[in-house]
Amino acid sequence: MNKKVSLKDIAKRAQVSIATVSYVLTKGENSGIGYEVSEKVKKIAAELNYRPNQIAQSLRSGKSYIIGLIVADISNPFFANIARIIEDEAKKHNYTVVFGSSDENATKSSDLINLLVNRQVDGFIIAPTEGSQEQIINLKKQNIPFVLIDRHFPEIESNYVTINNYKAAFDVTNRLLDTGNSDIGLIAYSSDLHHMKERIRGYSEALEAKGIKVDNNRIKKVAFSNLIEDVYIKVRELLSAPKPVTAIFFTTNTLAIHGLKTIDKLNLKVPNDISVVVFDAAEAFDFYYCPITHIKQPLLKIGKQAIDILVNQINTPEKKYSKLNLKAILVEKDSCK
Amino acid sequence: MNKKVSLKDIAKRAQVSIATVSYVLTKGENSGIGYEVSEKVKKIAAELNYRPNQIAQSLRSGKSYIIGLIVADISNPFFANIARIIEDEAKKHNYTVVFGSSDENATKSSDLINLLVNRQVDGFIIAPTEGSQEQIINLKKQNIPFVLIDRHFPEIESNYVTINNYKAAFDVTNRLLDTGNSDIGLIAYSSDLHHMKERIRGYSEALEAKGIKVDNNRIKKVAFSNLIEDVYIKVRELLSAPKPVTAIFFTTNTLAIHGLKTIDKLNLKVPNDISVVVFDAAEAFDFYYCPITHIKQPLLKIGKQAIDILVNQINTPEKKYSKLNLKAILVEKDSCK
DNA sequence: TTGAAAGCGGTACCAT
DNA sequence: ATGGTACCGCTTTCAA
Repeated sequence: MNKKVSLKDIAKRAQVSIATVSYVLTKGENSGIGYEVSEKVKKIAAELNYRPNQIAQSLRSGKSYIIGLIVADISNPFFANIARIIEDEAKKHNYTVVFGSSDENATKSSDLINLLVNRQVDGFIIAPTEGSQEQIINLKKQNIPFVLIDRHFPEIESNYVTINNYKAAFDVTNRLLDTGNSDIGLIAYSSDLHHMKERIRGYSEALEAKGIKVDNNRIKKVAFSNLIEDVYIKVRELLSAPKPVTAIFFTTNTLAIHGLKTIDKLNLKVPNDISVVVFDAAEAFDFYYCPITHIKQPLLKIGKQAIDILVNQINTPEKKYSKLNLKAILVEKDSCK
Repeated sequence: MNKKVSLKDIAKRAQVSIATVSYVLTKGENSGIGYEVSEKVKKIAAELNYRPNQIAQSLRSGKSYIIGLIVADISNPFFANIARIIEDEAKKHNYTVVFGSSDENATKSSDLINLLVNRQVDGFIIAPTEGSQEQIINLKKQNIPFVLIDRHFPEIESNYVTINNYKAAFDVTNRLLDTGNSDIGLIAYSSDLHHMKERIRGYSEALEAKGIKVDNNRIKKVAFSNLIEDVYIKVRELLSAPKPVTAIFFTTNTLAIHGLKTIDKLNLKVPNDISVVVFDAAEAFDFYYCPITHIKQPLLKIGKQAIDILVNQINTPEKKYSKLNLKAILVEKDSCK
């Protein structure tokens, strides 16, 4: 078992002090160390395949150069894509990313945050779960920089990068209305998260703007914990009501995926039997027989901005919060009629 | 800016030594420290919201409890799913996962590995890229534990968890043969990676076993770097040859996704105009009008085993290598005729 | 130009 | 039962 080589090992071999080795290896040309010594040290370092121990550097500097990324589920394509973007952006700033999946569960989220705080991450990017307000407030109290993405808590001042959920939901609902649908159902998560409420509000106000009364029986909420079955039940309810809906707005891509499967199972055809719009894209939609009208989020921008804000905050902690509400775009396809 | 609280802070407040605080906080009941003092220390620690600095612990113990995960692309659902499983399994062993995407690029892979070695990760789980043999050998030289997944280098002794690519490819090709196809094209990556070669070998030997001569013009290889266009070109070539193929075997799900899009664009119908089989599943296939016969990998098992082997290796470095070749299963659907 | 030494936050051996 | 202290590997001040 060959132990890792440290500055001390190099110093011993080169017959110089540890400090000298450190200077040579970190300060490049203008280290103040003489040419001969420098060369010797460099040579030995290379021979020994020296690698600086970043744990020690971190302890010394108080900076870990690690960012904690907490999402609902890293295997969800939406978050996986964000993760990739964040990875790339973080790397540009010399940060490494550790990730954790909260499963939309506040306890798991709390455990993850604590774990990563102990690991001295320099900051967090978090898609916060319902009920995680305390955790977020605690981060603030501890002066640990963080940026919320995808969702945020309006009652808590913080950095965040989200999209204008209200507007996007309004627009996509309008699209259904414009194509002649006035009986529109909505499938949402049963969640108090602001972004979800905003999507519902967008839906509601779009209807009202056209003078249509919002029917709460048409706003269906499903539990994270029982997703597949719940979607199935709720979609059927919407379609078998005394006055069935002619269109459904799915407020996330995961909901849509299971919703579309339900629609298929019921032998209904989009858009002839039923119109459909979705918040978010999904690779799977590319293969659906009917191209799906949906809201497309600017993932790249979200990731870039989140990192930029975070790194900024890490470097200059006095700064005020950055609150970004990006525009999402409506991608019009063939699923509305 | 409130600094983080350390043992020293608690010691000062409690008027005891740092050592005492450490004992109380780490050794629980049988710390050897008296009840009164223990309680006082615990109380103050709680008040001050003390969090052990794991960087310091790591420096001291030489263990970071971090595992480096290197995949081709974390946003690829295959790897995102694996990542999630690895995250969960790692957590059971108290490990945190940092990840990096290599983009199938040996240089990036090397940079990532070096970065994470400097960060003192306790071990790696790697889906190695083409040309990364040197890096793997270096890890061995440095006695850094690692497990290869998805692919491995047969010429390098190491831990790995893969599936039996040859057998799976053989089986899935056989399925095409059994359903009456004898003119079968293959779309693969242009790569020397063993798993890809094994898939091609499975295809070839399945043909030969039925007395069909392998036509190298029907084995098409596409570049990672030019995926979409290349798939389009090669699929067209297969279909517009003097003797066109009646079936195509896509050796990964990403290839299949673009291949199916090409087939759609050419206005061909699966399976009537062309039969299709795929190595790996994809959520997108659920929405394809024709359910796709494919190879399903035991992702959960791969992730679990990879972590188990890795953690074992970390704890008992003398152990011999574990080489796992798991069984993949053939999921028969309707895309062959 | 070079080096001694303090210190980052813990842990654990050895005293007392 | 409690505490002094060395050490993990590195950086940086201060002195020589």
